[in-house]
Amino acid sequence: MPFPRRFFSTDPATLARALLGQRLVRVLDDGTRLAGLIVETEAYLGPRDRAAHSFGGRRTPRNEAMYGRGGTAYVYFTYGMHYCFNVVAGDEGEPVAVLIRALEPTEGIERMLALRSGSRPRRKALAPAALCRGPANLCQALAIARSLNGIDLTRDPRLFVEQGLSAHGAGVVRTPRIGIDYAGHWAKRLLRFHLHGHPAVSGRRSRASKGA
DNA sequence: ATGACGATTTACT
DNA sequence: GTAAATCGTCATA
Repeated sequence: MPFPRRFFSTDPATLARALLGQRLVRVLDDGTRLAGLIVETEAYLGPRDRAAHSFGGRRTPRNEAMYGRGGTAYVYFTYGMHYCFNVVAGDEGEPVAVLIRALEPTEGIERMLALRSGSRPRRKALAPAALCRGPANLCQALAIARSLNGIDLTRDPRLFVEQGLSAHGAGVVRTPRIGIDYAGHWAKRLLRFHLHGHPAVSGRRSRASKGA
């Protein structure tokens, strides 16, 4: 069962934390079901947040979905080649969202591999934990693209969030967000949430967190 | 019409 | 650590 509206209609930092451990499900046109547990998220706080696409109240065709109800999908294209997927938080008119940065793949791994390999031939085989590591990789593995921008995650059969593993609540840590160095002091806010030491979390592997 | 710029990823020195 | 890939979007003119 997809999570209902009230799950999403909260502030983005709370939602970012609540999404950890939950299951993101993608159903392809041919009925194939792909899914993974959310292990890394980032909150974007709206007009006051220098790193948010809605900073200063900016509202354009690209970021229009951010202004929708909580539970709306915000998918955008960036760097000329990548898609990123956000879950809109808050209420209608509040341009706040949570970027989904990484999943632990649980269903449809073979299909995800094919979707990831489609772009370029690879020298090394892709480990399952690497399939959905990073916001753009995740979108490629789940075939999330522009056609899903603006859909209602509480109703759409193609993409939704459902109950995952509550046991994953234990090792949650907060860090600064990634890739927003231009955002001044907002770059330092602890708005990135992830499961500590999880192999599917993006960023450089460190010797210390490798095994844990 | 034009130019600067990414909520990234990958490869290479 | 640094750089390239690659192009839609938006502010400016």
